[in-house]
Amino acid sequence: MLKTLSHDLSLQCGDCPIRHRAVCARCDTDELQLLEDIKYYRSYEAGQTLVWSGDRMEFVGSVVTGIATLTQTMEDGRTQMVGLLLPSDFVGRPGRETAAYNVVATTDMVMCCFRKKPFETLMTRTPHIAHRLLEMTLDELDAAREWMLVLGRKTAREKIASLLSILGRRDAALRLTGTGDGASFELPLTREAMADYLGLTLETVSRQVSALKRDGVIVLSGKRGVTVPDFNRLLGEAGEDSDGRLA
Amino acid sequence: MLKTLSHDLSLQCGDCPIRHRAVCARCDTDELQLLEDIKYYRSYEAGQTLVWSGDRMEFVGSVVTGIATLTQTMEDGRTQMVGLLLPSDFVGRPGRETAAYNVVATTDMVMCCFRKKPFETLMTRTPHIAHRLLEMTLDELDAAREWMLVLGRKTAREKIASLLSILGRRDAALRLTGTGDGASFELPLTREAMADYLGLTLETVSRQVSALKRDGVIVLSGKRGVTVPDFNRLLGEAGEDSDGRLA
DNA sequence: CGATATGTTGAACATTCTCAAGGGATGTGG
DNA sequence: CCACATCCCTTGAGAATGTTCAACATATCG
Repeated sequence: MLKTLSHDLSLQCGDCPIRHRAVCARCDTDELQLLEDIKYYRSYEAGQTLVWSGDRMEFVGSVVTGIATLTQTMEDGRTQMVGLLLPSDFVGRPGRETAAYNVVATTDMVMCCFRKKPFETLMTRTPHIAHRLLEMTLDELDAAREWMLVLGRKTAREKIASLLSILGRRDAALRLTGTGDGASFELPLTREAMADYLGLTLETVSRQVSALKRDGVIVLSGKRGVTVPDFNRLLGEAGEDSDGRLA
Repeated sequence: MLKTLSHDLSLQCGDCPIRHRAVCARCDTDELQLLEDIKYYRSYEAGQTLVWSGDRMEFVGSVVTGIATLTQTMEDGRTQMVGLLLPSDFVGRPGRETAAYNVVATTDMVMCCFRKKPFETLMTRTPHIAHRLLEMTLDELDAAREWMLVLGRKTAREKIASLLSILGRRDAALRLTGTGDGASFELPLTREAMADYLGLTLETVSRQVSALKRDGVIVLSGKRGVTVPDFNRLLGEAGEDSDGRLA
């Protein structure tokens, strides 16, 4: 695995695909050099668990490529996804010893890692990093709270539509194609992962996806390909206003 | 209203009840003086809306006394509480113009406010404030994610028990009485507010509270007084381990 | 005292879950 | 190359949990 990524292992920060969005986004050249000195890349295969809840975390870092999930689990096996980690998202919490969630790779991944201690000391000296991390954390908090509305108050159909709009929007943002009208993307999640995200069973997810397809809100190509002919219609189904604000 | 609080209006930071927990917790004497210079107190009555979602926020600040809620609302009136603001909690987001949620006082409140601009510039110069704010935001993110598990995967009875344990624990922390075994506190929320927090209807909340009372998990004194004879039993009902960790 | 806000309880109903069966894909070993 | 296992997904039928609608209780406040 590591061998196939040797070109990534020598990646310069200046060429990094997440340079302008990750925790290093606001760093100037000097600061970037300090990070460059202590960073190292690490790769994971789809399905691999990066961190177990309760484990000691010896590093923090950014997702460079791939997708991971944050999940919480109850004794009897009920699990709830509490976050989706995409390229540029930050993993780990400075100032805390142990992980609070399971972190699992959904696809093959590459992470840009920093040992926790050096990163923490570096953070106290480079306010740009701390500032960017605060900004990112506030964004995550907003996302978590938006998701609380989905979990607490939306119907199964609205939940599915909400998830699809998020994935669609993110995909559009990533390829910088304005959501002209339609959208088309790959579902990076299994029905079970979707269910864990939405607080549903996988059967209900399957049924509601089928229903949205039957009603023409989405078109499926293969098992994972999703096309949204009319994005505003999807937003409507999600219980959101066409302009993307809460409905 | 303001008149009855005149003694608070001249409160010195050194004597502030939230001095060691709020955003100013890590400030030294000099830094505290800078905050002291730009702070002002403001009070609200129970039921009053501090901020409407979408409105311009001209200040940020800390809850000194009282309780407020953060809520999101959908077009058709469905609402979800996404946060409970207690003394020392921070309101507002530096670097953002408009509020993302409704903030409503549940009880009479006193806030320690800072106009946003001066606070933001002060923050760039005093890393202790930024650092503490990051820490608090990370804690809130953890709390939000813990709540996602409650909303997504717990039964109505477990939800009620979860809310009661949180309120009980917080009450214990506030009065520094270790949760020896039992606990007794006032419910600061109506049935409807509890329902909005838990993603339930108020009828279901009422029924499940009655059921917990019938089963001896809690004892009610009046409408709002709650006594928990065996806190571990309550945690069990919440689907959590006796030691407070996820079950 | 009536008006309003808050809380309780009941009965019918709806949505989602549970349990169960079966249908492609894909991959592996014979 | 085929048989078989595994993984993921779909669909159905019945059960369960929570909601809705409605009536009524209790408390506060003018």
